[in-house]
Amino acid sequence: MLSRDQSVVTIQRELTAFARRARAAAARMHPELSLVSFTLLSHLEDQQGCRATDLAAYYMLDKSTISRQIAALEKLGFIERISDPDDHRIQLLQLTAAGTAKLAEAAELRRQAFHERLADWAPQDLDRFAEYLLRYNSRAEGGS
Amino acid sequence: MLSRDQSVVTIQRELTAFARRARAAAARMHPELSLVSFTLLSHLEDQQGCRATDLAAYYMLDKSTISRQIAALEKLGFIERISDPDDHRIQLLQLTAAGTAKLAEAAELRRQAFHERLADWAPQDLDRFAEYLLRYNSRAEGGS
DNA sequence: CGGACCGGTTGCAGAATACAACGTCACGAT
DNA sequence: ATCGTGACGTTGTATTCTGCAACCGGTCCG
Repeated sequence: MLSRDQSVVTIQRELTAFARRARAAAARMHPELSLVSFTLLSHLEDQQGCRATDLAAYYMLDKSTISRQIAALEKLGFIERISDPDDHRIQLLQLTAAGTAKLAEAAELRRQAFHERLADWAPQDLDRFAEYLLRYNSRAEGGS
Repeated sequence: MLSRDQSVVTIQRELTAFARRARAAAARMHPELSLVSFTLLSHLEDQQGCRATDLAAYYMLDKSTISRQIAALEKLGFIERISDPDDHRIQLLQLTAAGTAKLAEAAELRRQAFHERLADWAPQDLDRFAEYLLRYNSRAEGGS
């Protein structure tokens, strides 16, 4: 077994390596939906809609960046803004039917790619890997 | 236990979420060394020097992008180019002393951040998490 | 009412990136 | 030996992403 420090260094290195390639890999998989757009749409689907500020906080992006991404996705017809009647400052963002379809299409491509890469993993290992990632990311959400 | 498909979907989602945040997180941790620069320097350290083309292939970036990143890092004094006497087309890229120091500094910051996030993990879980990531990335290197 | 704050947009600048065209060099076929 | 092909790297150009700052409209509290 590796020492604790070796394990941490390895985790850091491998997560970083993955991050470095994710954008380009996503671009090749579905050229019409960047990694950012894809993750924003996914988040909207998971959350059943949310505010732009929530997206900015979750992905550590500036609100102006989110605003522009949102505008682009709206122009493409993938999302719609619903004004909150109680507070006119707030826009609830939601997927349109077209957005849901586009997301499903891209997600299916990604799902296939991931399945291929994980094809020879034992179910138990998959399960544990998923659990570790969840655990790691739940920690990361608040802080650095 | 989750189904195989659920596990894969979770792994995909969580890895992607991590990737989306990595750049901003790295920028906040060490503002003077972007995630790209950091990974390039790390690669040079691991490989004891390599060619620009190797970096481009490994990180799925265009050679022009690498060329500019390399130029910037050279200007900062972090790397040096050693012309191959046998083949004048080739430049072997290597870390300078300053580059090694800067990399160590940034790596230490990152190492601390990762240690904090992983502080309450059991050694066995850390070990397995590291192993899973290695296994996943070794698959990914060639393909998408 | 008035100031502080929140959610979002826009102007601006900088960085990263891809694609294409190019220069230089090496190597193999003729 | 020479010419074509391809490899390695650089540069020009355009696009996209991003952050910061300034701003607008709306809300809430004193």
